[in-house]
Amino acid sequence: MFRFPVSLGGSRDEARHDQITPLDEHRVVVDEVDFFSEKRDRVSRENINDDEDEETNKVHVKMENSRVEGNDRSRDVNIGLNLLTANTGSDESTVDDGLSMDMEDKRAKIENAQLQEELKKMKIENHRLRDMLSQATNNFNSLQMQLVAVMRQQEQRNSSQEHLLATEGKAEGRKRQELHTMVPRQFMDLGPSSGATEHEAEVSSEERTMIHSGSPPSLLESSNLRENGKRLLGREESPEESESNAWGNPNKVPKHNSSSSNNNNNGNGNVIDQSAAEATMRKARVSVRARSEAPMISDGCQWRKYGQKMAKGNPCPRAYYRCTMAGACPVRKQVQRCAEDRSILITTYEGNHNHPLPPAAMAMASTTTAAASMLLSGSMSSQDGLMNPTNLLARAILPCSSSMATISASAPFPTITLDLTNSPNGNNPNMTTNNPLMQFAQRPGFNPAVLPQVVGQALYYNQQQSKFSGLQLPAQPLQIPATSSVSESVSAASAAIASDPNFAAALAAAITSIMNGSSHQNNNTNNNNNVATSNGDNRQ
DNA sequence: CGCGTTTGACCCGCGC
DNA sequence: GCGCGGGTCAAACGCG
Repeated sequence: MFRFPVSLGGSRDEARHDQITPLDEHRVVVDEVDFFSEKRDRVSRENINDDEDEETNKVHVKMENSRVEGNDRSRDVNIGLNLLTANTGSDESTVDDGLSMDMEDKRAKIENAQLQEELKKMKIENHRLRDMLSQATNNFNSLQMQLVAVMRQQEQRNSSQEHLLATEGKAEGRKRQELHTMVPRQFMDLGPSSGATEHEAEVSSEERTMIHSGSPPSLLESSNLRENGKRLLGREESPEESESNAWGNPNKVPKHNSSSSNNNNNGNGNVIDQSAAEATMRKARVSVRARSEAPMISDGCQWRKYGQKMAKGNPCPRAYYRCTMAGACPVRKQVQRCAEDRSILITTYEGNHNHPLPPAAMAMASTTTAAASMLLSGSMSSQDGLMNPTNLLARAILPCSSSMATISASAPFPTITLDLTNSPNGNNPNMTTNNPLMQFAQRPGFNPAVLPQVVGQALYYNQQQSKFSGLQLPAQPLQIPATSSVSESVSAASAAIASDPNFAAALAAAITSIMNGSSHQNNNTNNNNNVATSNGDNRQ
């Protein structure tokens, strides 16, 4: 079962203890407040719709609440009796005192009927609220990404303005910036590139009603300079394509440390640092390890395979995919099975979408964007910070899940690896009990494709923490799951992070805040880590 | 016929 | 300079 190590469920458990008393007339109110609890929802669903899964139900009932067990008509009446009358004591009690069996049977049936009715109402309400939440979540994700991009732009505006004024190629930069402003982009494109260009930074906020994107002119320039060869000529040469090339040839970007320094060689170290940071941003990768027999995890996007290679040290080939939802979308991903355990699917994402995404794809988009932003924010001060485990993200994630989320220091690109492969029967019991993400990943209906949304939001929260680190925010992380408003959840999550450096707690809060939406998606997936292929984009 | 996959060739960066 | 490995291209091929 899914249970946060943090005391998120503490108050909830108490509330349930209140609820399990049949005479408690206020339990309905508590239930409504608790509708966003995944645990409750799951228990309710299972007891209503999945009676045949006795074994599972027993486990859930035992772990969650004995009250629900009494609701199951398929169960022995005595169980319900015990639950109704003795649930404040040991929840394992099955002893029948043998007194007034008929009376208690009737009482039990009445209680069952009442509870059943209650559950029906709750289910309807839950459905309604869930729809609302998913809608709000989508809106929230969009707005959140916009906000982060705008903040990033504002952050860099000052420094970029300063160094732009000192740059000889100032006029040229303005020219390019004007060019960029004339090419509106979807707000979805916020990635690292969004607003990360010093030239764009000069554009006033009034001019930028939308988030713009594009490779930094230095990148474009250097890229084009190097790309005078046949490769660039052989392909479409739209501005997006140039941008795409900058993305699509990440291996060329490192060179721009030198080439860009040629372009912007004004002796200003900031330029180089910033360019390096941008290059870093572009190369930032998010790697997801998940157990799946499917050839590819479904992330809501459409992919086209453009290559396959045998990687050294791995008998399984590595497949290269490119996003085909837009003509020049720079996002690419690699799919490869783990050499040690071929049931583990390693999916590595790179880049940011420059086109609108369906809600299902928002998850991965927010993850890659957030991860890239996180990596950049961690590397802005120093390159060492990026690779150093004391990096903010590393410090935040590693303590609670050293094997779940790691930042690769050896890879040529900064990579966040999310390891969702630890089985519930794994070697590290602490991992399964104390790690929110692992528990999330181990849920029976877990869909690996959903996790990025969780992590993405969590990363955003963490990122914003760094930006709001100076703010004094109220500390009430435990209230996050109970909030019915997504925005409140965001505020609470931000507050949680700001007040508590323990990222695990904040991550748990973030997970919980969107758990409802995630579970909603999970309802349509099978009960293992295999990914549903309803959108038919699982090709290969 | 169009679209996606396959696969060998090619390019590039990096280490020796 | 050379070889290796990762990444990409593009012609050939398959499928609906």
